Amino acid sequence: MSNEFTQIEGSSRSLHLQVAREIARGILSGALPQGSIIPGELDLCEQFGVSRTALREAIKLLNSKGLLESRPKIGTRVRDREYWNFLDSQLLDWMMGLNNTELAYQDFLALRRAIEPEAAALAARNASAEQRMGLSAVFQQMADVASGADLETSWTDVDMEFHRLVFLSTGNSFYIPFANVLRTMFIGFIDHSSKDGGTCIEEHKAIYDAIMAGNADKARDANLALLNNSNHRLPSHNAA
Amino acid sequence: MSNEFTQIEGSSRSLHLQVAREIARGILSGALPQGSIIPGELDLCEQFGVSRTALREAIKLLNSKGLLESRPKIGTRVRDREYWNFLDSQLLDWMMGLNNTELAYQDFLALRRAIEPEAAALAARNASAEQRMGLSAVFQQMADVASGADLETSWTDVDMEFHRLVFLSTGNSFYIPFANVLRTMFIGFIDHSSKDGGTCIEEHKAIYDAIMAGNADKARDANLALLNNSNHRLPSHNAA
DNA sequence: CTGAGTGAATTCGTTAGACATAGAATAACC
DNA sequence: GGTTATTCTATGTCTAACGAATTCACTCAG
Repeated sequence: MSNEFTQIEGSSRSLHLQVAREIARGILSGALPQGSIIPGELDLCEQFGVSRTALREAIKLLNSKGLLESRPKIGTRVRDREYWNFLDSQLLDWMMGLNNTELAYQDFLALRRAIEPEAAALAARNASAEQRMGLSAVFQQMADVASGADLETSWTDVDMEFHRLVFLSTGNSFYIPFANVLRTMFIGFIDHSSKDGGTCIEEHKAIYDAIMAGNADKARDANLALLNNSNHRLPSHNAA
Repeated sequence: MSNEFTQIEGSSRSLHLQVAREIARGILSGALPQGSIIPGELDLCEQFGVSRTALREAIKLLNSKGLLESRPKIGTRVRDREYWNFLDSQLLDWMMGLNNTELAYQDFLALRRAIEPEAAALAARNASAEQRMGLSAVFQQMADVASGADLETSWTDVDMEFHRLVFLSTGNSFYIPFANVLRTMFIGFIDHSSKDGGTCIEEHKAIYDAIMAGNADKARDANLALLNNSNHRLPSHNAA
């Protein structure tokens, strides 16, 4: 634990966020092992070249994600992985680009298979009039993008927005965070999501129609069909 | 927005956590409307009787949960509900005891119906030998509690631990946070979970056997059956 | 009168240093 | 040798000041 960290440079945003990101990636990558004690605040201040306040804010942030745990006299310990909140979009953002990227995408797809079909079913039942209007508008845009009528918008953006609206239309608070998680994952795995030009417009139409018709079972099946579509299977671009 | 907050007293824990909890409950209850600007840091310091450091740490914490957003010159704004991270156990803890308790339990059950069956299926496939041993030990304890052989342990505790191990045994990082969410919800809704003495030991045995046998489909069905069991339907103790 | 540009005021962001507190390791004591 | 007291260390909290960023208002040109 000598010189794990690099000096912060004027990259972007607030200071404590840069420090937090740096430490977080150290933890998520395994460079800082679970259960280990990271250097004291004063040491870290020197390593990062920031004030104690900024460093403490960074540590507090990682604390709130379940990555760290501080106690007087003991120091700050890296918590066990089972406490890390992988359903926090900021944490997911920090994970991007680490070694386990391909594996994380697989796991993410497995989560979508569990969540999205039920979300679509709930949306079919509970979406408000306003939310249905929003879904309608986004689907129209999806169709335009797919048909080539809209060349300025990327498929990933509308795809993301569509599923985001589905999550928000469930009427269930616990589905809300998935909207943000999905956004972060789409942005992070942007090369996976719709390469090869596959836009899955038919599959999305099936989901859309079922939700609009209030047919929960059909919406669930259609969303599951989408996720089992070949476009979402791993492109195995490692072999390239 | 005159005197929304009460003075902090020597209740417990660190200072900024007490302040954070107070503000969070103001937001979650709707007393602080979405999009509204909360008083400036100095005002809040005076209201809570804490230093700016402690107050800022509280605000940073709420920021990390998606509840607040601070910008220079503007102030600190309550973010829209769609950004609140309802899958954070600390946030769930803050929600406990607010008006919407009964509704939240319903939503939570709906989430479990989507997640747990898939988690059980994944656990059946991926649980490590060590994890299977842990599951075995916990299930034995469940049986003891159900049969009356173990009178010291509460059913809620072993029930919680069982499902926690299932989540951790999926081999999928994204299922990990549900273990902590489940714990918080179980503790918060402790009166709901297993009142009436219903211990669901048979249903859990079916899940356990299926996971141990590596039968994913059976595990999924068994977990779904558990959640549809009458013991988990709302006891409607409002009428009492 | 309209518009852009400039300046000032306000609020959060950051720093510095000091003291308080809690917990563990050690030392003293019985 | 076991128990208690002390000390030491790292986080927790407070105060005070300066810096930075952005909105708002004001000025000035067109």
